[in-house]
Amino acid sequence: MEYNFNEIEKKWQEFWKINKTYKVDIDHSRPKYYVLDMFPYPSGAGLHVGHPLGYIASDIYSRHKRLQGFNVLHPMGYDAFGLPAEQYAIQTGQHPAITTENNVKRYREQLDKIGFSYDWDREVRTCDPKYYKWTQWAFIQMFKHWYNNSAQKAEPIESLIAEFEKNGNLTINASCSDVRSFSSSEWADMSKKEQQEILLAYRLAYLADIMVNWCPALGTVLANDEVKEGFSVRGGHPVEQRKMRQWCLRISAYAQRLLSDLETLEWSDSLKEIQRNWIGRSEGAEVYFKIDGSEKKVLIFTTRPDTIYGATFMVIAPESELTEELTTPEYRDAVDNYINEVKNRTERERIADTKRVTGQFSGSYAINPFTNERIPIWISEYVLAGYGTGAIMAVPAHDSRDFVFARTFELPVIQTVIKPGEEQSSTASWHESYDAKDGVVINSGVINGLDVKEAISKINDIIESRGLGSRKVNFRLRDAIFSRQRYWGEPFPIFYKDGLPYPIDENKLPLELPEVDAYLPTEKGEPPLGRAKNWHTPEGYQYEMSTMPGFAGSSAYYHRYMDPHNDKGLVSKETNEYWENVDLYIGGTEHAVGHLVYSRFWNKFLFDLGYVCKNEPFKKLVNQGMIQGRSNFIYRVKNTNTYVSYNLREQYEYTQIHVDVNIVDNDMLDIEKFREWRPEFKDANFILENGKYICGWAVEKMSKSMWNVVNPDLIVEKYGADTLRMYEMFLGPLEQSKPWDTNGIDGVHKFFRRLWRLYHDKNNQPEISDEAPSKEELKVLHKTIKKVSDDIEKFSFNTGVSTFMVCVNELTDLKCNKRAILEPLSIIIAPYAPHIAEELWSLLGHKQTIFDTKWPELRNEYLVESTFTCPVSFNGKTRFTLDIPLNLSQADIEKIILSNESTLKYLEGKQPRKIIIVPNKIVNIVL
RNA sequence: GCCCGGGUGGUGGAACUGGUAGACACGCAGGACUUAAAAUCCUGUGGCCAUUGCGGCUGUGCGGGUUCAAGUCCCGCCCCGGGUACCA
Repeated sequence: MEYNFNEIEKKWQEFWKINKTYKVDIDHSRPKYYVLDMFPYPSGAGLHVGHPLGYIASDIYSRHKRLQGFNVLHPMGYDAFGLPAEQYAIQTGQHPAITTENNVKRYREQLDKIGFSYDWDREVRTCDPKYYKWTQWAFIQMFKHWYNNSAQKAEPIESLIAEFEKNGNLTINASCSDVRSFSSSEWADMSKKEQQEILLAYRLAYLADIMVNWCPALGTVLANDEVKEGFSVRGGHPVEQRKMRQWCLRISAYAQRLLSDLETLEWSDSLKEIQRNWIGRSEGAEVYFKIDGSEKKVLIFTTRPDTIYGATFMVIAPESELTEELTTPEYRDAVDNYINEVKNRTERERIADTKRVTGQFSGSYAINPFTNERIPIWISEYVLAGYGTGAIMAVPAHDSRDFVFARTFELPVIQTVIKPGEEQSSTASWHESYDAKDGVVINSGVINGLDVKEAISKINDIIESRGLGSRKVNFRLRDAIFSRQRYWGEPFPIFYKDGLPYPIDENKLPLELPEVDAYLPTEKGEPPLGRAKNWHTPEGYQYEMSTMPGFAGSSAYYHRYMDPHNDKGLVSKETNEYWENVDLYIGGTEHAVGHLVYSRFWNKFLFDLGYVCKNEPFKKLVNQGMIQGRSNFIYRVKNTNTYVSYNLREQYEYTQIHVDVNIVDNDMLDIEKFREWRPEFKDANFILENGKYICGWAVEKMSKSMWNVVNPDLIVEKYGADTLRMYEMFLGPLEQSKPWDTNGIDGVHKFFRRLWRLYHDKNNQPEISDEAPSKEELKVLHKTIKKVSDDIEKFSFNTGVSTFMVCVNELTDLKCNKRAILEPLSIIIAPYAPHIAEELWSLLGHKQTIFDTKWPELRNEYLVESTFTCPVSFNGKTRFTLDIPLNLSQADIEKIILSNESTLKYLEGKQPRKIIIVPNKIVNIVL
């Protein structure tokens, strides 16, 4: 074999390992660059060909940066706590640490075969106590801090206590749970326990009774981003709402900063938009409505205070405490029935018929503070207890949900905004509400005639001056539920004393995960840690029995990579100030509202405390698309063991069956392998076309059940890692999803053989000439340098690959084997194909790794052309091209074109009406 | 429903700020080498028509528009993928 990739790749992987080629340290003489891949969860299935896509891209980028003289940090590790290992443990009794260890080993083997430039000395694993010590440490810091809204910053709880001692909580502007107001003297009179309870409501990590997503099948609570359409993201089990006492992180305190700072990030617009929607900022007003015949008032939140004159009823959430207070005796039964009905509807049912309108009148009336009309108060599930105040003023004319509700229950609709260009009309004839914030206000007393924006501002002034309420910003972002009733996660560094939580001493960290006899809840329904012996402090105080969720360990791992062996801190000041934050992060969009929100929050918190120097963790982020599977099908003739080839199938009644893509080549079934594949196919018969069995195909998700999983190990074995790397990039744009089809790989592999041949003679002996290169050869080289460099910067790796192909094709045609060309060529291809590049580099006589050399300099003078191939078009249709000297005047070009005989032919004796000449671009003759 | 992406040959995909549509590959067809096969190399390859030659028409989801010129810009629609689920 001329290009013996197996031998070459093994040789260089060994060389890199022995020479620690990819080990990095702080080096103030070089600029730093930090490239990060998203933390993989080492699953039992191992890597398929889709997983390394992003890793290859980031590896190319890293190697390129290194060749440009940067000191590149490019680490890898494992997000090793998690549900699959634990579910497996429940089934088999095997400790999840063992499963995890095995999976990690397998991942590492697979990664190593692809030839990545990771500094493995920096590997971290979230399940390692030396690592989760710092996860626990961060949690304790959150417990010990509160969020000062005025300073927009986390501050030590001591400063809060000092404030309480001085002013109680009357003047403080803090992010907190519901707490009653108290003065300094009331604070002083409280018992220690009462004080602790109050403080808990202010901590950034706090314990609270809240509505949570409970997943019975997994036996645990889940965060909002772990639930999709009423089912758990992992496993797809139903999820229900339940009130439970849980640990939460007060991420909502950071909502505004998380939103504003998105502007500073180089992330895709779509990803930023997903985060903006998730954070969900809305500006509006809170307004008190009096209750008719009572001293009570109800606070509502609205973003359209300008429509308050059109508020014809009020709606409160069924779960709201207000329903109890506002229900009158004669409606008691009806309301109870309604609330029960709502409670019994599962999340799934709610989602299934969102169009169904339900509700119940409470019996009470509120007074619209502007019209002084009595308006009925209804209870309906379309108002959520957890958002705003859990109560709304309903303006059916200008809110589609209120409109539908009003029509269903025959409530009045009053128009207060006229759409631009229209007249006021009878709302009785309306089929939908007018929701847009555009138009002129009518029927609204003092704000009549204003446009909506002015009206909002003016009515807010009035609301505030009359003491009816105030302007208010609300966020959709909820605090993160941080407890999981599971075993395989970080233990909370918390113990309980008199029913109140206290952190353990920081110098006692890590609090290690104890052994248990089974990975299941206890008989009392406690989490698995309830089974652990001695799960209490030396003094006998019970430790927390929940563990932390998956995102705990992945929220600060990028800091740990900077200083992975530091046992004095998460990251030292010196290393943090050198590496700062991640310059380039590559990963999937699936983390848009989970990991990427939590890490930003976690980072901002550490920033507030001064432990890290940057306010955002990931400067630039590129989302790689998914690699889809390409499945193959065979067609069984009904009720037989006969299989008909694709194009003949319509002549029979058939069943389509998935067939393993690994026994299909170019959609042609390997009949021998097929017979061996499964016993039931041993005696299969075939109806062939042209002596072949052709399979059908479709693009589907890559999964075992579709029989379309392709393992990178097999590709590496058959074609080599360089071919795999290059082919993954060649498939298409990084950000785009695309199907994997092994068929195309031959083209890339052929390319490598041609590249190899440039450096070798017919007998596969290295043959490099020291002759001076021709102008033409230099042009090919520098054209390639330019395009490849540009493409890497644009993350356009697929066009980069074609550029190499064009280059090698052209050099082959020129029979070029000159050192002056082939040496730089081996450098520019090195980021994509590091093994063959090292081999060629050493053939050229070098002893050191190619990655310690410099990226070749682009010399534009070699690219200068003297002529331009000018397309000549008539009425916009290109007819022929003409080589003309560059930089001629328009008049000269016109002269050349018009005297050309092809032009005369197309003119057919006519006079051109107009001639458009764009120098060095195109000529268009209008007839 | 709302908010983002995206529709280009048989397939994956190229085409910078409007300026030669289909680069580069795969596949397919034909040919060379070979006893044969593999490998390798050469030629052709969007569609339709013409093929004795030049060539002609058409073509980037659909319909319209702007322009000397539109895959690219504007308006209206259709389809696919992702996000979201009553957030007032």
